[in-house]
Amino acid sequence: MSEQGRDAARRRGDIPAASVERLPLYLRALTALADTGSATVSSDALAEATGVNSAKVRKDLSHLGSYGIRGVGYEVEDLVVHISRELGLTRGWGVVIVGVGNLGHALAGYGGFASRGFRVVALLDADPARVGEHVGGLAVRPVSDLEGVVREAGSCIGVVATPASAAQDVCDLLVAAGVRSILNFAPAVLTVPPEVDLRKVDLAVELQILAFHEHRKAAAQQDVSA
Amino acid sequence: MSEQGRDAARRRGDIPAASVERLPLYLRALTALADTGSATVSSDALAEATGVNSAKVRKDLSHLGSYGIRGVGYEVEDLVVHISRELGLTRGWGVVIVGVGNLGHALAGYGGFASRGFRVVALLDADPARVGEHVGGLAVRPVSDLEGVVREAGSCIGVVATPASAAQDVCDLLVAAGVRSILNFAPAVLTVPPEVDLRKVDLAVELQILAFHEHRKAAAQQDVSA
DNA sequence: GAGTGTGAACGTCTTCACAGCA
DNA sequence: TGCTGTGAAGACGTTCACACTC
Repeated sequence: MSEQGRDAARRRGDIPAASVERLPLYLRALTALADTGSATVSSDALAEATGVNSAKVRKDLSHLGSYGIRGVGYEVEDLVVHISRELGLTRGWGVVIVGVGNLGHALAGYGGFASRGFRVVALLDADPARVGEHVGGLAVRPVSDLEGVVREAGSCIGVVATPASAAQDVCDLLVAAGVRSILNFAPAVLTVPPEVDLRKVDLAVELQILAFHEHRKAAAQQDVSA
Repeated sequence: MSEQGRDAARRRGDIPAASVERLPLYLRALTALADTGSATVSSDALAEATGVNSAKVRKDLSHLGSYGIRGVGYEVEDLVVHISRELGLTRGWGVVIVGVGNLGHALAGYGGFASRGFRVVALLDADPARVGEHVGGLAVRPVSDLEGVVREAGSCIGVVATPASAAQDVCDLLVAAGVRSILNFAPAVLTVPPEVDLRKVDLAVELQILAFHEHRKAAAQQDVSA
């Protein structure tokens, strides 16, 4: 396959979803390695650092192209560049957070965003009492500003941090304003048009999954002692 | 298979992990349905409410046993009971949060926990300046209290909401104190013994995955207009 | 007729194992 | 010799489609 051919294939969703979800992990491990001064890294070492099987690491990285050196490993700096480019992190992304309750506050102040090229461009809330409040250097604006904010910021990522009851409405507003990537923290199932990407983080669900496993461990122990 | 046989099989990790991860979703939809007074629900309706394919709903629920009625659907109350029991939610779970920064604050105040049988039993922080501070009705305690807290609370779930640099240490302390289920919010890869269940929620990773898709959508559009 | 429960087909992801290259 | 890149095999998850039951 030609260089251009591979490039084109790459841009067409050629990378399996499961791989894409691990790329940020590699990226974090690689930047940590770069900080310690390592010039190269083997798939085994990267596997160790990320908790991923080394064959998987190699297969994942091979989707970016053949950037490894047999007998040596991968050049750390190189890989950082390639993964960043693949993830679209060479440009900064604006993030719009709707809902400035406990969670919205925490997200607005979360250092992990800024450190990876994400910049919170606006905080919005439907509650007039909250509008005007300053959080992390930004004034809270009314949700009615949404369309303007998104137009100013260009394409950006929307974060829904409202109560479940307001989530779908807010989501619809985000979509109407032109946002095509949404991260939902509200414990609600949201519906979006097919061109919009939606991911969710559900804290209660995570705890319930852990509870299931804890529960089963307790049951298993009882079986043994019975 | 006998009734007892199926029961035993069920307790032995017979339920696929992918199914377990969806059970909390069904549970939430079902409690909402119960509130509206619906007595029964079909797999199609439940699929609609949760955004899951209906065949998947049926297969997931069939792992709990044969609780559906052909031609009718599932009894809502019944299903709530069966899923709750399967997830181990018939007892309350204690949650210990370590790290009372922005995120820890938000988690401590998160209503979604209490509403599903999870109770925050302690907030801990390594920073002496934070110890004693009151958050959501609980006083922040020093991490050295961890062992005592866990002993008092019985089996519980640990939440790591510290900076990445402290996460592994805190995780080790949790494990040493006897916690066998840990939810990690720190952007770090944690290592735990095999008997400990570890899940992670990584906000920056979620954004990066969205960025990838947004990036590809932008690229695709450019291809079309080119 | 309506809707569950489930074998079978299909697709995706993971893991193995090794050829091939530095 | 060491490590990547990758076919092939296997495990897992999803979807289809329909027999069976209420």
